[in-house]
Amino acid sequence: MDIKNAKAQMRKGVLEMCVLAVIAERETYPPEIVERLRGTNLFIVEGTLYPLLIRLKNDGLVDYIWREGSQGPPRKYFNITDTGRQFLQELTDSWQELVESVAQTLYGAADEKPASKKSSAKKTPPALNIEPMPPSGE
Amino acid sequence: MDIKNAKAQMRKGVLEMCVLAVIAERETYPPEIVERLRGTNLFIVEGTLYPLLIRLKNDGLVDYIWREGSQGPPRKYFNITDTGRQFLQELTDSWQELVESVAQTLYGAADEKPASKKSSAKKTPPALNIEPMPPSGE
DNA sequence: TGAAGGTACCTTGCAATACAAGGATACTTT
DNA sequence: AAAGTATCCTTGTATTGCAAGGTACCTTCA
Repeated sequence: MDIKNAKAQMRKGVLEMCVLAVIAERETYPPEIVERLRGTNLFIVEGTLYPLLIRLKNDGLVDYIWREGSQGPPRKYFNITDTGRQFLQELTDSWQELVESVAQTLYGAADEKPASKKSSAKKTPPALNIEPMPPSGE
Repeated sequence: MDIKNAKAQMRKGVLEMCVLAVIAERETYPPEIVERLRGTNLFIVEGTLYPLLIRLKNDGLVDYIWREGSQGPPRKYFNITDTGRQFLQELTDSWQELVESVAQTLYGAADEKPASKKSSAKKTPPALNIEPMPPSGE
């Protein structure tokens, strides 16, 4: 369990939102998506991007159109759909919630909602016996 | 691809950091970890937590001790190790970077570093031909 | 006594995603 | 024609979250 892997795991599901956001900004094609995300320290590789785009397309969140340029092979230009915009909004909302929840966990509750639900006596400190190993060993 | 799954994917790798943070705060045992994370809108279930704790233990990031209480079965109380604290620091640093990168992607570059690396002509808008489908169909 | 319920711990199988590695096609250059 | 570049795509592996289910200890109470 190294930091590199931990970082990769943190990005799960985030890349989908970011790729969608990049496409939402303006029509673009895969290598440019890679480039633009690298500009914000979010590195994505082809092997990740293409299956992701296929998923987005299959779910109707994006659409694409082939375009030929004056040079090189034709490109697949992606656009976001209306459904995609709605979903992107939901994603960003969920992301904000997650960021806030994590902040609360990491740095303590900024402002705990005083109207809790049912548990008010919950921070009971663990002051128990100290019997090193009760059950059978592992 | 629904929002529920998207949320689940976003949490990948984040739960590890949060569980470590909860343990770092003070000695605790699994059901209490579940409870404390639920207090910050981060829901984790047993089937996720126990394998995660085993991973943390195997990597030397946490340690545990059996304690018997006055009631119920004995509990496994977890503590963070020195290695664990270092790793948690790395995790939170990585998390901060990720949050900033995502913010930049979603809401545009807050303050783009003017000293770019090598590409200054990158925002070329895609104004090309419009030939609907050049290659073979899909 | 012994049966039921609560608490705590743990495992198995499935689904989803990031990534490394490699391959295919179209176009350009030498 | 051969080599190089840009673009698109697939396959296999590793990791993780989760639902579902199982085991063990302890308490209660008929």
